[in-house]
Amino acid sequence: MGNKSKGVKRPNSESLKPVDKNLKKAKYNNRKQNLPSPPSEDEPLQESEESSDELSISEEDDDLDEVSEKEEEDELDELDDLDDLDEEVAETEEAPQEEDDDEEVFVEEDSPKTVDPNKKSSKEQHSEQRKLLSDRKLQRKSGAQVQDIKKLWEKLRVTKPTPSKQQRDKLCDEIWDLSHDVINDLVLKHDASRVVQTLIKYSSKDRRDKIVNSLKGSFYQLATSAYGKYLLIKILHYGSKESRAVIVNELHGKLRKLMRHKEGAYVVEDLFVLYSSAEQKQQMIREFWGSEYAVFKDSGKDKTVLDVIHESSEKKQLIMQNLYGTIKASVEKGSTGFQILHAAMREYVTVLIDDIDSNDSAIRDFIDLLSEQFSELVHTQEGSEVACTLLALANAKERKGLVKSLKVHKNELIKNEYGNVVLITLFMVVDDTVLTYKSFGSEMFTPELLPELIENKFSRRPILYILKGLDGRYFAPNVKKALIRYEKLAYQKTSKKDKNTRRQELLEKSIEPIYKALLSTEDFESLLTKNMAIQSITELINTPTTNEKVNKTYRPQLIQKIFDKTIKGDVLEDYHLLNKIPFVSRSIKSLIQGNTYKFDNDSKKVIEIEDAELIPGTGVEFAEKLVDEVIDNVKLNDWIIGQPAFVLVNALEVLQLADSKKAKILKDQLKKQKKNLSKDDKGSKLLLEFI
DNA sequence: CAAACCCCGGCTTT
DNA sequence: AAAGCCGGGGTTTGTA
Repeated sequence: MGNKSKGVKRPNSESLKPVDKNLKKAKYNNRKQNLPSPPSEDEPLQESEESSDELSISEEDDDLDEVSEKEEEDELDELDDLDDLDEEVAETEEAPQEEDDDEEVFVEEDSPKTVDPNKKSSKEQHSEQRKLLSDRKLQRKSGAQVQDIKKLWEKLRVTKPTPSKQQRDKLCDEIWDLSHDVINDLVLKHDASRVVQTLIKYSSKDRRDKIVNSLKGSFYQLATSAYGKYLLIKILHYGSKESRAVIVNELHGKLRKLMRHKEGAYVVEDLFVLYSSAEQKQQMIREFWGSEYAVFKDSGKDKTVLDVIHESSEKKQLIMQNLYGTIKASVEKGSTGFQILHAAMREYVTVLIDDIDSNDSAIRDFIDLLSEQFSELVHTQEGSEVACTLLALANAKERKGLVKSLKVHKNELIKNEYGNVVLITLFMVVDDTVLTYKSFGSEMFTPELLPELIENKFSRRPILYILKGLDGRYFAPNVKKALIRYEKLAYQKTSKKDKNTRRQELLEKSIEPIYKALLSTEDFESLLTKNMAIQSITELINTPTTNEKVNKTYRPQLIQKIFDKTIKGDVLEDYHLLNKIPFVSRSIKSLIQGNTYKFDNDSKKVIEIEDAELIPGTGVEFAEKLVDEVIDNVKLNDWIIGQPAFVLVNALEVLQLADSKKAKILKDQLKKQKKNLSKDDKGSKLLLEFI
């Protein structure tokens, strides 16, 4: 749910990188300790699935405590120092809370041999340290309580046996008794903050609210704490609307600072992605415009960034500066994948393209800033818009850099709902089609990858664009509009080549590899059973080309393959594709019509298309071939009802329009079947009307 | 080209 | 907190 969507929504973002790392480690951990589920940075959210995550954390902590308290004080000592003394230090730690723990534990767990010698050789040292540590612990704020609370918590999170609900509640109550007065002293500590997390999870609304209340005033601190941020995220997750509002209000005005903060940025991103309405998102982004908007929530409400920058050039200056500042800082921190940042970037880009001439140097800077991490943008709606715009704005040299970045994750780029739009924009604006083809085409059009691409409604679009341009059947009006906007933008500065020339160049480079890939694909038949794929294939066939090999060899081969699978054979059998798969008949019809005929919806008749380029093997030629097959085998009787009947009608219409001799032959044959034509079947009825 | 269908986010209910 | 309902947008499918 929540956490899932989070994962999906920023699949490639930095935020996931630590998780991945974590998972790897956790896996290792699993093997050693039979943990049921790996911990991850997202853990606080995943806990909503009851046991599994809790298990893993618990066990880790058991280990940590066991190891550290009995044998290796210094590990914990170090950790505690970290979070107690200096947050700054903690910040610099790449690893989040869980990871820290893992790591420390692992070192010892993985190499038990090193433990013993160590211990012996420094026994005294250790006991001294132990004493020091426990003294220090007790001297800390609420030190004594912390120790007691932790003991209780140990019981609460044991997994074997899992505490019953009653036990859990009882323990929670006890912990609550001890902790409710000292919540503030707990939440920043790496272990104690987990106690509170657990408390949040298992407690009633009432108690949660109390926790939130006692934390009032420290949410910023919490968000910037390496350990506190997990608690905060958890409170957001389980908290009531009101407590969320409390948090949002408290963080309001500090978003810019938070975004520049290693830990804080995650909290803000979570807030933005998971817990904000569209309106709240607007408001959050407005904070990036500048202090005025950060202080006054409603300042600029209902205004777009363009409205505001048009008010005065000072405002424009300021807003551009502020947006850029935040974006730059975050990108340099490695948060390029954050969705909230993409939204901010989109605002910035909107300002940039408002006047591309006077913003030229800002545009150059911005492209330079994002060039290296460009592929981090393409997976979100907003990021994709930014990427497309920048591709359009970039000069030839810059585009080269962008292409290079995009190449790295090209599979994801093509398949992703938003990524494929970026790729199409690239196709549409980059003049250097050699570079484009080399970077993307050559790998897309392989027997391994192509089948997968054409059967997905998103990943087939770049291919369909090359074949057909921005055909309204494949590009929804808004997508199409956006793409045309990028194209226009590109022609304002950089792109020179004629649009059709560019696409034609790509087409001529691609078409032969596409055919080859399809013809040598392993399971061709299964492609014909997939709506998206068979449609793509018929589009391919109906695309004219000057490529002789395609015209003479490959296309006929492909048509024959389809013919064999969809027309030959006993059409009444279950396995026959024409019978089995509803949309196969449509594809056959589109081959019967080819490029030169189409079904006119007004007159409900097939009509001829003027000035259309005839595709060899389609149209009349295909219709005649079909008629031959059906008549030759005395199968006509099987073809006069259902889907096959519609196919026949279509063939008949085309043949008649073309004055083909076969039209009469087919008609005569059908007349002989007249008694079998039924008015109850729609296709059959049509045939009847025909003769 | 229109009807049917599906998916998603927001809202209400239990 | 989870499940279920509803409306809207967009996509798919069927058509004569």
